[in-house]
Amino acid sequence: MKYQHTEQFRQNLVDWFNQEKRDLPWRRTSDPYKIWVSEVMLQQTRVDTVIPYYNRFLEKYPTMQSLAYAPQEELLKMWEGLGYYSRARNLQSGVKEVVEKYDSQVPNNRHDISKLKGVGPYTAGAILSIAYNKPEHAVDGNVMRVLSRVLHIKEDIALPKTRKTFEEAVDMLIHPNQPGDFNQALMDLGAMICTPTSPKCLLCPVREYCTAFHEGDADQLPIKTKKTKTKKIQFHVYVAKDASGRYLLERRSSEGLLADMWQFPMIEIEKENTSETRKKFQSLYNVKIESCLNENLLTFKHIFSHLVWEMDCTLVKVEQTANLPENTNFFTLEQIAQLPLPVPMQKILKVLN
DNA sequence: CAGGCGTGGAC
DNA sequence: TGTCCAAGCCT
Repeated sequence: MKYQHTEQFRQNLVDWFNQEKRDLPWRRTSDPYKIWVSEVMLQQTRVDTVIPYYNRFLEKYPTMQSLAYAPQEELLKMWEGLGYYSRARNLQSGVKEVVEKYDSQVPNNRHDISKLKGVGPYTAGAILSIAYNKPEHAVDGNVMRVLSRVLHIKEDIALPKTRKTFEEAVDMLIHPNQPGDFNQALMDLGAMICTPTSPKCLLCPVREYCTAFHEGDADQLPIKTKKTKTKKIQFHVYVAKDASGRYLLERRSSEGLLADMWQFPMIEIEKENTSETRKKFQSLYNVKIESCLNENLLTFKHIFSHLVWEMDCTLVKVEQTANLPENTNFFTLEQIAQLPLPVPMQKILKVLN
């Protein structure tokens, strides 16, 4: 691949970045650990959402040592509401490995850093270029959008193999002396100017070198196929209160959706009627429903990226009839506030307060 | 490779 | 209201 304007392109881009870059918390440090934390939080997550989480997280875990051995429930609580919770555990696992195997020094080469849990091709390149000033590509959605327009690349960015094309493009274009600024400039340009819809080409510092600008088809790129198939699941949720006013919660499985987060007992509704789900609830959790305090406490939909939960919540008074199942317990409202709860459970909790 | 994995915002 | 996300990674 040839690109006649490489020098001008990279210089204009970096100059623009140094003028217009956003003042973000993780741009006020060169600590590889802190940059690592920011990059993991930013995966598929907006800057405005991340900022408060980033600040709280590093106040709680200012060093890799402090994070490496933190209790998992506390860690999940710090991540509560941010989503993609496996990121938190992978980050802790990776940090622990750095503490124990690399004497608390984040590896400064792609080979070693890529072995860390949760560090993929993008995050590896981001840490290496930003924290260590290494000329490594960091290709994310922004970079693919910007470069698909500049270089008129019409490969489908939804296909994993396409990333290689863009990595090679960055290898060609990257500013050899300011690789971190260059990578961040591509991302800031994608976020502020070269946006998915309505790109602000007239404000773009590199429009002169952009094929899509000259062709007038920037809004047609990148090419991205998509298949959004969301499954719908209906649940009956039992908000079960015992005689002393405590509520029944269970911890979810350690794998899969919302792993290790806490929830009110939920019974999937298939063909059962109310009476059958009630029996199922009582026998699964070894409780007896003494009375129904509110048949229709709350009804709502919670939309995940790949599925929808339709929640029908009932407030009942229960009495324990035998030992509770594993990972299940009664908690006061005060105790519940200390547990890591996914957003749908926070919606229910809010009604109880 | 395809699909699983959260959430809140923009249009 | 529905659609598509936003600085991806894991299996």
